[in-house]
Amino acid sequence: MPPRSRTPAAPRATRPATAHRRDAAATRAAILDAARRHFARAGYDHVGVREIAADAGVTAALVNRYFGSKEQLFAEVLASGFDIGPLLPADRATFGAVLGRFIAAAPRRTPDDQGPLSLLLRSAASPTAGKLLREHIDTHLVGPLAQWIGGDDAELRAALIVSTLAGLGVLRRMVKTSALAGVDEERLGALLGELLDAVVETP
Amino acid sequence: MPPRSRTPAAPRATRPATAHRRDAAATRAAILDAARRHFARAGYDHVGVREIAADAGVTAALVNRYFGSKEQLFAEVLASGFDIGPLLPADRATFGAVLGRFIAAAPRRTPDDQGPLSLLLRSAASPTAGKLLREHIDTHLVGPLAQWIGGDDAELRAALIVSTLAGLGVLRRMVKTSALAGVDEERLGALLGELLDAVVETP
DNA sequence: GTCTATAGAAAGATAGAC
DNA sequence: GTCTATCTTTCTATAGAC
Repeated sequence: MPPRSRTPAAPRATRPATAHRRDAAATRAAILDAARRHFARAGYDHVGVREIAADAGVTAALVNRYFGSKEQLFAEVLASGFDIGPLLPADRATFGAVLGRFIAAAPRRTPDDQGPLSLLLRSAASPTAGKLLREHIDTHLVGPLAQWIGGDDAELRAALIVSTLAGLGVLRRMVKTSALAGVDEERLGALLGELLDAVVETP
Repeated sequence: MPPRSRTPAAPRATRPATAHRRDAAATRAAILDAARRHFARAGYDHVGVREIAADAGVTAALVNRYFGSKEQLFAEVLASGFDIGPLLPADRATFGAVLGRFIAAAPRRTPDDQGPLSLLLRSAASPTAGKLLREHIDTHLVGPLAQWIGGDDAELRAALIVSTLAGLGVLRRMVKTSALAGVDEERLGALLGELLDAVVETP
């Protein structure tokens, strides 16, 4: 999921592009996109409505007019959200290898920490955002993963996997611990893959 | 580490216990203790100096007088901190089992989320606190663990273990994902143990 | 549809009285 | 050694002009 361009997707082009865009749908989309990037970068508490608005080329008043409040804006960002589905390989034997490589490479794909995991982690400490996060994680991450794993303890195993990825994200991207800073991507991916397989395959 | 009582430890008892305690050392300790509890409970950003002060029985002005700023107060809380040393078993074969059980039981030991891990996680998103956290994690968690593990990739493995524990904490105590809410402690400890051993023992 | 201006709340920090 | 009072900043949210 690369960051969408700030340019509106496909609005009716009935109006010339003046200083004011005056296209509700496009403006709304721009705000939502800016919000997603900023929330992922800094977390719910550390980004202001002004900042998001400025990035979307509007003022803070308009953000609240469209979304009601900062909290509702965050809720919509989540809803426009993220899903683990596409990451689940058809072949069970390659699970660890595929997911491990994918996660290990994440910082290279989205260097500015704009990924969904950053969004999750950076906002989890907030009482307001945390409430919204819980439901989304259960529905879109743990749930599908548990179903894919199947069998006994599927939910527990799924939660452990998600938590492993979350923890790695915390240390790597938030704390930026030195041991993970310049780590070899291949090596990390391999080790992580073994670990993930251990969770899925343990009797 | 149960929360110390608010009563001063062992000050010179030259002065009667009036409404004002007027014992600098005891007051300082009370503030530090209150700070530790509140930072662990809510994270650096979500607790105010006023709150900590009130809990310690003083006013916000005094907190700043003693510690200079909220940031310096947090730094002292970290310094009075936490260490993984005591958790490392002498016997390598029992590593996963011991640590797994210990972590699985953590919420029961400190139901109010006052443990060091909570402190870490709830403050990791803060730019101010995060800076201080990094050094401490490297020095007091990853470092000792890497030394204990030894061999190739010791630092990477140690970081993976810490991240696993951190991730579990995120999902269990912050997000409170439903799959981990009422989980059987034994089962979680066992599964976690296998996972931890996998990180240490993988070739 | 978008902006300016501002209300209202909360937080960190400081000055100075006692 | 501790408190009261206040300054300053920052943020969300809203009212109303254009």
